[in-house]
Amino acid sequence: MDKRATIKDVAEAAGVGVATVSRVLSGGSASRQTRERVLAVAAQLDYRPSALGRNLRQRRTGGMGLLVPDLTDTFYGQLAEGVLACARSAGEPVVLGSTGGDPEQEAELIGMLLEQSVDRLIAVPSGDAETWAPAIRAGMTVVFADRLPAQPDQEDPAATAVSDLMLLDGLSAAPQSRPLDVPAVVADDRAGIRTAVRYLRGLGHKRIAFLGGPGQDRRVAAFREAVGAPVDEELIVFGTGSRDSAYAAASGLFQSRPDLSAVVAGGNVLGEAAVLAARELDLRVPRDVSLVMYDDVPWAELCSPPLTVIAQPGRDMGYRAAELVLRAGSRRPRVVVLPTELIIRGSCGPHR
Amino acid sequence: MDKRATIKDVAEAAGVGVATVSRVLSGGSASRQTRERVLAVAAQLDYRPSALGRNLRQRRTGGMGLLVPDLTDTFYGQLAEGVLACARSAGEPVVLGSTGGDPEQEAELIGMLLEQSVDRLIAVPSGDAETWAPAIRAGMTVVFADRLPAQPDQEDPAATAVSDLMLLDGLSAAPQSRPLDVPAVVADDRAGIRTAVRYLRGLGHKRIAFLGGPGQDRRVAAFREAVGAPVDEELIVFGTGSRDSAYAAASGLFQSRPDLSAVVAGGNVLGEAAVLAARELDLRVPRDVSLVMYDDVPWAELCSPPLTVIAQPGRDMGYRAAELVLRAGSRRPRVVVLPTELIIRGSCGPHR
DNA sequence: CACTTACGTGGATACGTTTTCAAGCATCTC
DNA sequence: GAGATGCTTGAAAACGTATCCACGTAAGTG
Repeated sequence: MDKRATIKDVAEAAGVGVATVSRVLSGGSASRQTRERVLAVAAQLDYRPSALGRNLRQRRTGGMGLLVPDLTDTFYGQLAEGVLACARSAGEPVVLGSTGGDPEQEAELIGMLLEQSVDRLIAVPSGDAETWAPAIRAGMTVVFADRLPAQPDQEDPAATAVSDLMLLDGLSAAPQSRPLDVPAVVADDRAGIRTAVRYLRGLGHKRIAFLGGPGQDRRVAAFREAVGAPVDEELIVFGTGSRDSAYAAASGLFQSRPDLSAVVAGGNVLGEAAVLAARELDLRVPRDVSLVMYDDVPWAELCSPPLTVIAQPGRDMGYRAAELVLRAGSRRPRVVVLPTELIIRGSCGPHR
Repeated sequence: MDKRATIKDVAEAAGVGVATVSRVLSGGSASRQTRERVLAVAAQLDYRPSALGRNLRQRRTGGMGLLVPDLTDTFYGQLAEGVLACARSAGEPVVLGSTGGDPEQEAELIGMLLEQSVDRLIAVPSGDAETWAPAIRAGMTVVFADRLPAQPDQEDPAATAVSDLMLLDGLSAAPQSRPLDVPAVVADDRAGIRTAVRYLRGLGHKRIAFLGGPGQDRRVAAFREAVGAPVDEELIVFGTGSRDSAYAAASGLFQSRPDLSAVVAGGNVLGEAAVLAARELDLRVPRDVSLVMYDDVPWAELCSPPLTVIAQPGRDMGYRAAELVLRAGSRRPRVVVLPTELIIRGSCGPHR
């Protein structure tokens, strides 16, 4: 039961000081002679620098945190895979948390990460700006993915435009109502939704419903914009995030408005709920109701008919977010928008 | 931009020594008077003990590692959620790795965890015993989930029985061919497969195929046992883990053996591949071919017909594994076996 | 040759915590 | 009242690393 070799062991065995060993291993300058010797000894002793010591010394943990609402949601699985891929290629660990879409749990997890001195975080936020202020005030480098924290009241487009210029710091006067200034990588929801709505319109659909989930403000807004002026508020319904609630919302929608002819689901669990509810109510897809779902997931093709979807690159999103959080120096890209693609399969038909 | 308060700050502000603060916060003994004062000061300074310092001191990282093959596989998403739920209730962080089913990446990730001094690991293993020997030799508490590492050649049931008595330590003579002695939590594959095969038999099916993936040795063995003596080896095919390879295997199976009337897929991505391949070849489910899939995933119900599945409790599996890895003291439960359940939906019909 | 410059090197320090140890003090026992 | 016993307390020593700094030595410059 031999303990792991420490830098001290290596130093002694190589006949040099610990500082030299540290330098060699960190890529600092050293003579070729000593470098080789140290490297040889280190390899022979199977020395691995302890992340603990290093982290304590530099007062920060390597790696990054990752907060998603639910790993059971295939899209977040894809996103996580992207993050992990980037982290692995950088040799950095990622500590994972699942918030369940609950701001309270999210805050708790942020606290845990703070305690761990994890200072880089990529998150699919569930809480609002107020939830996130402590994290960034604590000096965390955070990158949002998939969505942005809810802004308490954000109707004015000018405010959005100006937010790029505002930096939220601990000294700001009114920290709670200030929009956060945090890099993010999201899908082009607006284009995605618009394309879908136009496509449905092109098929003759007039009454198009939107089935949304938590944190989909941007998609809802895009939907409102796409359908145009007189929006039928009854056709916009929300689930709370759980599968049950999504099903209830979908079922309620179908029952209260039998006149709708198409629905766009704001995410894959919403889409799932929609086809389940439709089947339960004996609505045929796409004969009775057309369906387009946000997120392209492997099983979308398994449905019959296969689901027409707005694909967003979940894996890329995660990868890019991880890149962003790692190269936090370059302050250039505030928010990167990834393209969406309407993939037409079989769940949409002409308005009967 | 104030730094985080340290234990020293609290000690000074409370007029006590750092040792006292540490004791109070760790639940040690202290007079009621000082305890209250320390607690008050700590709260006021918003002091959170740094995990870095503590970890370095105790030479171990809190929390646990989690290694899964692929988070895009819904089952592993469920498993991960279970682990996270348990970890959260224990207030411990979990660092995640995705191996892609590749033993090499797995070994690399194990190395990374070792470097982080993560000494508790729950894993869905992809490598064999040799891959895992270093980890447990390094003193890691590991718990396997969903499956066990491949044993190079393990035909003799007596060897399995004796493995409970054998402890693999660094001093063992022939470490590489020794079975690992590691707690695990797995599903009752044997019962699950047997039930499925009997069910299909009861429907009149004679030629039942098995579509397997990597690490499904136990399921394959169970299948062989369930179908009985003369096993048609051509009816047992494997994918390598990727969706493409699974599809290729399924497609190849259907084409080379048009006489088969039922297939059991060893996992949800295999099942997905099977329905895709069947559709491509114009095989109707269940008219032309019956299908039962391992794993109950939300989208199984979305297929049409809805998929008959062997459900295994992925979330529970993760939760139990996390519990096991946290209470590593009690050496009682070597391997816990969770029940499976055959959920009959619509993808199996009588042999035509 | 004297002086600067550059570089390789190792000792010492600090990071924030837990834990050991001995000391201080009050209470109890004979 | 003297000694023993118990409890609370703080100083100090780790844990393994990165980095500052000072000390050489060798090379370059006048």
